[in-house]
Amino acid sequence: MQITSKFTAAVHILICIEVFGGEMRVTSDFLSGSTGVNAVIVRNVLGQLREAGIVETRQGSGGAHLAKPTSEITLYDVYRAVECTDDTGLFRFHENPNAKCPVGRNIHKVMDGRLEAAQAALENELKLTTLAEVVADTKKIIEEE
Amino acid sequence: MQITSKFTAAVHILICIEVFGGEMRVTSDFLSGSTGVNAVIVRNVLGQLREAGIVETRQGSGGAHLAKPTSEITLYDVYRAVECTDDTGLFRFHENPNAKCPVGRNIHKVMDGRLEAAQAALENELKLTTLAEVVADTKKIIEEE
DNA sequence: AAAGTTGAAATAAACGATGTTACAACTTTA
DNA sequence: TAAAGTTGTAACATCGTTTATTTCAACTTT
Repeated sequence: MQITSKFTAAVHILICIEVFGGEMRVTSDFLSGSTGVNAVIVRNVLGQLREAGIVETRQGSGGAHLAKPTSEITLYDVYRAVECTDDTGLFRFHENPNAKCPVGRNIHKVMDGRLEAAQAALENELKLTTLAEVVADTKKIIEEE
Repeated sequence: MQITSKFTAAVHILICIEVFGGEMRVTSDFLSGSTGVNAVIVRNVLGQLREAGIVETRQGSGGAHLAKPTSEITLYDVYRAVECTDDTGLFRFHENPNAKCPVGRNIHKVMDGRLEAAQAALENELKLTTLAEVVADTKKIIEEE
């Protein structure tokens, strides 16, 4: 799986929940309006964030809420929640290397570890930023507008 | 643009050129057989590697050669050569954030820098490995088989 | 001249991401 | 209790990207 726009949309959604959650009900329709992403997709993303323990939503009663403090949610948590990185990882491999060729049958042994290290470097960088920082930046920019 | 299998295929191709280049003509047909990737795609990849100054190929006379020592080619060079990371970067953004929403019109200001940092972390990790190391590992594994 | 190869364009096929429609289950409020 | 609004989910449609395929001119070597 590659990095999809669901990740940035999810961050956008979480910022909205924190910024607007105090004064109004943040519904999937509202979030669809702010992000420009289809409301059904928004609900899918919210569902993945809920499974990851990041937000709380309930059928019927509109409005999403954060399940924990913004300081305890990193960009990596969000990334992990919405991207299915479980199986194949960030890099895609050509699928049919020839086992009869000594290079072909060993390419994974040589490359897999290094690709995982590169992916880990990206993920570790995402762990450095919390939603609290992102929200703080957003509020600051809004105030200065 | 996302990370495609062209990257791992390109590394595979370069290893083959180095491992088999001494004893035979490494044609796009041969590389297609080893990688399992269509010969025309192989020629496309070779073309991108040539534009990046990594390999040398000539019309008519079959056989690709490295344009510089394996110790001077990093995985990042290969990545850069075959992935069109010029424009949008590794992360894809949802395309229509609402400019009428204070969050929507500032999401890029808040996120772009952090996403670029994450991408840079991945790319820096790829810079740490040279083709020389990858080839050495490959030859060692082949010998021990 | 013949055989084999590269470079490149045009098109097709396969896959994945996103959007859309539809509807059941649920909550809130009148 | 009924109405209105919302979530969760499935099924399908649409669009774009990736990879494969076909075709052929230009080139090199023998």
